[in-house]
Amino acid sequence: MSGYLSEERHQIILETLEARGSVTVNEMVERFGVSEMTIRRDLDALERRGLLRRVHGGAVLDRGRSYEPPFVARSVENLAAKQQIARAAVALIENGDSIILDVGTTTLEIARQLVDKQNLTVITPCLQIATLLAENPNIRLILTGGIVRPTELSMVGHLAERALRDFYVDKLFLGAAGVDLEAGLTEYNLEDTLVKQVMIKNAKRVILVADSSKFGRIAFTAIAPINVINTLITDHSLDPDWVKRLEKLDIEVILCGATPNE
Amino acid sequence: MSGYLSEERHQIILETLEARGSVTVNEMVERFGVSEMTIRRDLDALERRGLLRRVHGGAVLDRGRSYEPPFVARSVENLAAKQQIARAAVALIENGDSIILDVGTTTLEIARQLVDKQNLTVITPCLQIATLLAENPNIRLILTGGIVRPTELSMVGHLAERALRDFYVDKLFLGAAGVDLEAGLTEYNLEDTLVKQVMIKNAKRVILVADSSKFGRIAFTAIAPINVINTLITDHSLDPDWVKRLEKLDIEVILCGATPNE
DNA sequence: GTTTGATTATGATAGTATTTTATAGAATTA
DNA sequence: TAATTCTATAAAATACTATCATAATCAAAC
Repeated sequence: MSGYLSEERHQIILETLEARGSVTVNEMVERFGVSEMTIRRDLDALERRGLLRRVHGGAVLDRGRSYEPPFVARSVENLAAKQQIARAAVALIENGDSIILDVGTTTLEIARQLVDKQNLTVITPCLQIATLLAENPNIRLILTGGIVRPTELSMVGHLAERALRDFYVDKLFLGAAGVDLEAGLTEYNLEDTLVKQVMIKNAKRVILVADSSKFGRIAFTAIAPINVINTLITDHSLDPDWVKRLEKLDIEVILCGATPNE
Repeated sequence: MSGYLSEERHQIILETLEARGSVTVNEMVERFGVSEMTIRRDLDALERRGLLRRVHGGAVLDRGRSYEPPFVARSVENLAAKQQIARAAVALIENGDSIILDVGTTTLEIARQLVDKQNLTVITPCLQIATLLAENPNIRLILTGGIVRPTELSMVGHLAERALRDFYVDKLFLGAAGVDLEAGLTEYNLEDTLVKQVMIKNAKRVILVADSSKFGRIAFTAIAPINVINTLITDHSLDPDWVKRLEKLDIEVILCGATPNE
């Protein structure tokens, strides 16, 4: 075999990036004598640790450009699924739309992929999303304000709720900790829940973004019954049974990832 | 095969623009060894992100709409003086205080130096300050919310003003673009001005932080007459004449930096 | 010692997506 | 008008994802 431990490859990839600012998959395939898949997996792993940014064909250093938020990049579970869900979500957004982006890692991915949209109004109670979108001149960014929850970097409380009541938006991209047919949408934290309830009230179309791990899970506080959702975007590992039952409730279901064989 | 990632091309195109003010499609075709279409797409993508302006045959830099240099550029000017002013400001803050930190590079420095304080409530309309303080568990952080101004990363508008009306704070650390005895405090931007006016109204003690370069300067919109200030913190290069006149108005003046010999 | 199973790392492949090129006709410039 | 540059579209090249198969590593259990 190649004779490199994956740790060594990671190290060398990072050094190359440091020196040149970017690497391509092919370069590294040659350099290490391993398959493309292996390099891709290396790059994905490094991206999850926040050490680089994947781009088509390779990866680049993720510094410079705008000032960087000092958040420690928390390793994201299911990053691939979340990115695909985000892509499907972005496809629903039209130029000129006004949207709400809820707090969450999936909605953060949506924000990342918003670069090409024109004339968007984005409202968010999430500090991280705000930092990401702040310098984009094509986006009119509105923060709800409120008390900042240290762990989530979400804004909650009276200010946030009141601010959201002021706006009617075309689309809400909502996250939830649990999705269950009986219990509906649930969240771990009461304050976030209250904010979500206002969002749902003031959106023309409610789009839930949730990877399949959230289904059947019941968290602590109830946000709303499941039928408030107009559209659900999730990954294809969702049980087909769920899909049927959701569609029976008149919820449009968008599955992404590898298309199931039919 | 060119061997360049599209990200790299974008980066290099921007650097070339930065250096020369313009690029042509043909130049870049030669530079990268790709087709014209590819370069055109690159330029279009960058234009959509607001980073350049397309013209027939190439692209040019798209600058010069704002009065003031963007936040990032400005934050380095007079850094030493600002840090000293910030240190003096932090000395005025007691554990348990509730304070407002206005938008500005000096107030940003104050935020940086807040690590050791206990049980503080900080209200701010500044996204950068928020990002900085968000993960500090000793600080209860409240964001005003509002529309985010892309250059300043400040929040303005109806939401911000209304939010500030809800809170009475012990101390306001205020910034201003211009300080003049006749014209009072002035700012370049009307929207920021309106927010500042609400802050001043709801603070028990108004503390102006402004390095000496701001004195005698008159910006575009009037915030308030100079006597709304209770305390002024500035650097020692301020003309002693100013100090006398300010003290005559019952404004406490704190000079910092190299202490003038006494 | 070796068998067994769990775990991890890697490679192969097929179908899907994305990016790039080529080309032809329209628009712009000089 | 001629030359250049642009847009749109389809075709080709390249890269990606998901999945499965294989191999290597390790730790009990026999």
